[in-house]
Amino acid sequence: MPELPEAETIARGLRPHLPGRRILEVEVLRPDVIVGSAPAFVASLSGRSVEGVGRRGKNLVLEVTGGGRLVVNLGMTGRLLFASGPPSTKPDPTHPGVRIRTSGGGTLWYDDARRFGRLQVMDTPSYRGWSRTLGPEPLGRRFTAEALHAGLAASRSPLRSWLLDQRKVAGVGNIYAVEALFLAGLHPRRQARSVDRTDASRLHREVRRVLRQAIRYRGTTLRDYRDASGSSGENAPRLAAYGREGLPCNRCGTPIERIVFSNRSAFLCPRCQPEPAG
DNA sequence: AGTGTATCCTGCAGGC
DNA sequence: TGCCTGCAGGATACAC
Repeated sequence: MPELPEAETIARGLRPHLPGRRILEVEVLRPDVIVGSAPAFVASLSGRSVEGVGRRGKNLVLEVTGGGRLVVNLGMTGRLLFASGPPSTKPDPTHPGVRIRTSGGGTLWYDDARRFGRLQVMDTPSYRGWSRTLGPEPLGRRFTAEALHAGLAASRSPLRSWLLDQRKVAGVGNIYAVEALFLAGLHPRRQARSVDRTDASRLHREVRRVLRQAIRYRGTTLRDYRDASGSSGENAPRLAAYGREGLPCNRCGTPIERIVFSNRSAFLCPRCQPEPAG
């Protein structure tokens, strides 16, 4: 579910509320969402204060006193909901996994219907090690058209697979990969290293454009995504290709096609994104 | 190195 | 109404 724009929207929603609050109580209702043991998780957070709210790729990162970081990967249906009042205050979780009570009467919920998401507390060295396994932030300075071109040139993967690989770029998921490739006029299955400088530059621009637009509209809600206050995102109507099988391409009118590879759907305009040869 | 497949799990939409 | 199938924004492990 949540990709970079959704994680960023959640981070922005938590930031005015969490920093400065003390963690009074941590209750793990669904131990399978915790990496490591639940009691260790509880112990590493209890009594600490939240110092900051950040994001790395699709992951939320809550910094706590003592150098620990709570890293949250939302999987497909994970949510972080903050209620300024006690549990039972809105927003209500539908599938509560973890409940964190804070000073000032706040409650932070981890909510996840499918429980593909994971929560993990990392100390500073392990956080740095983990972060190094991820590629650059696509909206950051290190992600340049030249760097993208060089990365693509080193890979025989299809473009969509390359974009979904978090080790290459951190934060792009299926929706925004499909959207960026549509806007750049590149077939999702095209081999990465076949992309020349001009097309890499176009893809670079469209990846960033698509992510920025989605942040501006507070994320894409297809069904499950909610921000920290429980609200849906508004970006779904802006999707040009994803989920639009059979509908006319908004550029040339050709029906959008759906293909499946690597067990995931991709959507494309067969005219604007010509099939790679072979 | 890269791909297909399976796995984790639940909910919903559509067909009958 | 109920049953069945397919599908879903992610990540990872496996065999080939």
